Amino acid sequence: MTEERYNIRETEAKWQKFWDETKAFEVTEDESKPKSYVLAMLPYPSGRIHVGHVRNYSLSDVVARYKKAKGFNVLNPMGWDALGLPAENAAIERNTHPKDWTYDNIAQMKEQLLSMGLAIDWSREIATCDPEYYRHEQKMFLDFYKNDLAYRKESIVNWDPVEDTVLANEQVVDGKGWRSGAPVERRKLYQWFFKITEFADDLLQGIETLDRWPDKVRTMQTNWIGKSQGIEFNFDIKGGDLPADAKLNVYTTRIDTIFGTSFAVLAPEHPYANLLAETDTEAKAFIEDCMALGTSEEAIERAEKKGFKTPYTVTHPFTNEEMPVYIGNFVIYSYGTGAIKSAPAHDERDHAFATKYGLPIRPVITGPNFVEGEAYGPKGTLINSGEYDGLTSDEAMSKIIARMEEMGIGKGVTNFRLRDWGVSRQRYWGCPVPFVHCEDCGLVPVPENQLPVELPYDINYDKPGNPLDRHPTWKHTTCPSCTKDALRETDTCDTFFESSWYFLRYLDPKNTERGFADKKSNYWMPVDQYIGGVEHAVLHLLYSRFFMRALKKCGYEVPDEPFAGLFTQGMVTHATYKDVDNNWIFPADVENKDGIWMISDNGQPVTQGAVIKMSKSKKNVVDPQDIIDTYGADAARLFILSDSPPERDLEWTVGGIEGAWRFVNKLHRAVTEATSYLPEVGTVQPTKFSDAASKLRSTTHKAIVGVAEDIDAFHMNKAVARIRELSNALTAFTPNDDADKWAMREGYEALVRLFNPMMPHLAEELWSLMGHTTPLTQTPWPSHDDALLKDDKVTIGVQVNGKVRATITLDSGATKEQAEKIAMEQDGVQKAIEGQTVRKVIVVPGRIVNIVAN
RNA sequence: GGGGCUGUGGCGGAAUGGUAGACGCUGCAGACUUAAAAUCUGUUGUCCUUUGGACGUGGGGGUUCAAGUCCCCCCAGCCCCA
Repeated sequence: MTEERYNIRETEAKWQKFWDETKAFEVTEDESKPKSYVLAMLPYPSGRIHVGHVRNYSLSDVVARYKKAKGFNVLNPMGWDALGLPAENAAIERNTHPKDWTYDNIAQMKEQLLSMGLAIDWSREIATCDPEYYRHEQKMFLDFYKNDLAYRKESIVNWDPVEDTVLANEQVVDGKGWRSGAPVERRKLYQWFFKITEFADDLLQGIETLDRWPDKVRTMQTNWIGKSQGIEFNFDIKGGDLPADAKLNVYTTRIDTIFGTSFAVLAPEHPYANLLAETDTEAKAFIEDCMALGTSEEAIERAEKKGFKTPYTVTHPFTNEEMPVYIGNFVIYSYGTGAIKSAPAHDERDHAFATKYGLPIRPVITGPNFVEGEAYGPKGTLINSGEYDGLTSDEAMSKIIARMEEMGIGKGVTNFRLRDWGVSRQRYWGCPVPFVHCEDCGLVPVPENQLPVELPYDINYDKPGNPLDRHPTWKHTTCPSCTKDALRETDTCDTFFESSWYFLRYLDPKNTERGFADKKSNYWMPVDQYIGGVEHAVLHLLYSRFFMRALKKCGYEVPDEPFAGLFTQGMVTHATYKDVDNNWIFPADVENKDGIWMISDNGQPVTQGAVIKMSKSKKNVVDPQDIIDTYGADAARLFILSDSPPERDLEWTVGGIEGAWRFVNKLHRAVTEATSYLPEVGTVQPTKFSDAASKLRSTTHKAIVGVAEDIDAFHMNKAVARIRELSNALTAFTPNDDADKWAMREGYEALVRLFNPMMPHLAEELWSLMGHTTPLTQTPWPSHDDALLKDDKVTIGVQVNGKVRATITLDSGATKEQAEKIAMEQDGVQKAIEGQTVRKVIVVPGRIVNIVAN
């Protein structure tokens, strides 16, 4: 007997070729089947896939293949999030071109993804840097502009004076540019915005309908939108060069603390602050100092609270007390009205500020855990507040709002933390904003028939700043309106633009007229199952939701919500290693001998450190390609699915991948051996089975149902456990007659179909080895017999006073009385109740018998 | 500071309020082998006076015939927002 070892490389390549040649995963709209749109977050083409990608696509592939087997018309596409800053940085560092770098990376990563054997319709592949892609988003930009959803306004940005560019908040680290290290300045610039705030309430309400999203993500979006009920009211303000009837408008969510107010604070950008700066050089210097701080809330929050006392005073609306007005570096101009009333006894920032500048701190709210001398933040009961004393915060707020409205000085308003989405980037490798600046006509949209506004290829990075701005010819054009010489807009779009609608482009990727046809959207949308990392919980997912509403307003036919189901996977972690000189060492370079870690090449000792998220800087990464080359895609996929629940972090270990690899080989061996004596495909079911065969069949049919339930619930680790159980039952089974063999074939055929979503190459190989000519890609999920899901006998525990004293096996139809009788007969039970009186016997059929005695 | 998640053997993790530890990894013992690898079999929560029993799901309380699971308080770790 020749025992052929399972040749992973050849077999996996063979089936990948087969799927490709038979176009196994290409789909079109088919009204005869229910559709299922399975989507993994599209990758950024960095050049190499990482283990996080493997986890993401292994999950989406399980869902896609499973849904297909369950009779759904499954769309599972893939593309490239190809615009963005890393390509430009790489171009600068390696003296290459962002476009070339990006397309090289796409080619490499595609090859790697192909080696995973994913059930993807590659005919729909897109790259967002393709002008045929971004022409449609330029059209959308124009539609947004027409529908009052895109606008340009002067706003304050983080400016890197060395790089000559605007930085996003997350690119500012400790007040310095992340690349240049230069202190960031706040500058006023004209920037493009999308009016996401128009849908603030709708986006908030929509969250309620997303019942197949993780609560965590829904909470984060709710907090991000940050709806608050408050009041805007006017202080009378005087002093300096202010006009006699000047008012200071402030917003607060805690008007219940109004009697504790002892000062007011203006944001550095507030008009009254600027007015003062015109004549007061110290004020001017202070404001400039504040502007040197980044614009992020975090940066502002972290900085030391500083204030500048102005000559202004405000009048308390109820007590008529004259109170000082400061300019403060901690007040955010874009939130509320850019000025605050203080509540030093009830807000930490105000408390710190008042302490520093010796301002009165008067407690006006009390409640549990109130500590004298510390800021007390929670709502409570009012004190020191005149006629409002004794009211709860909520009662007081509605009364005070009503009173201020009556006085004509304020009104209750709803405020959102959500800001309009700034989409301008002063960068080359992005989608050009399709506008022209004309001296006579002003801002002019590029006519649709001139789209796309394409990026020039010939650029240089000799100098910092935006290459588009410095390009000798590109920005010089004529005004579409008056034909005079004019300048193109040189801003490009935030790359979140591309990812906000790419899932619509997959539906109709070759359409040259429109981004997508309505009928395609109506058939496929919404995405039934979206899978990706939780790091996109707010921005990408919120922007995509905004896009649906915006596109709808512009006449596109799209659903309100783009993603009906969302699953966020956990991170992949790995142990870290350091050598004697405290350098990080790659896991691939170390080995464990007799419990001691050392460098494989020279035997030098290595210490194992914490298990943390894989990161290049800590070198605790494994290259998925190495894994796939060594163990095969099936083993890699199996391991990544089997060890941890998908929503939790997964620790990558050598032992784990080897265990998966052993299972792959075990399955191959078991099926190969069994096939030599099993009946042929399609042999008629025998009429009688031995007890052992019946039990095996029961195990098979339970697995069919259980694995489906587990996949539906994203419990992939449990699905794998059930598959192993079935496999164990089958390999432990020794057939004695033809009926036994028939039951074994039934079991193995089910087994192969059950693990097909996880290990598709092995499954196809074994399926064909067992004599099937129809590939698994066209084979439905196995059917099951309900009668075989029930057991004849059931083993249950018998408790005395809640402690297990015996186990008994009963017919599954046994009555409560029978169960109680048999339970009472058990030695262990008798011993336990000896000398006691039985007070009560609880029988839960099929579950438990509990005898209460004392 | 606010919000959220998590806490179960040596490890990853299972358990509609009903026999805690499925499935796997590791370890140990054995079989096969000249040997090793691979494979197979058994075993693997702790403790005890070991044919039995006690204890055991971060800690403390509570509800219940019955709590890993539900409720309250606390501790630790992680994530998000500040």
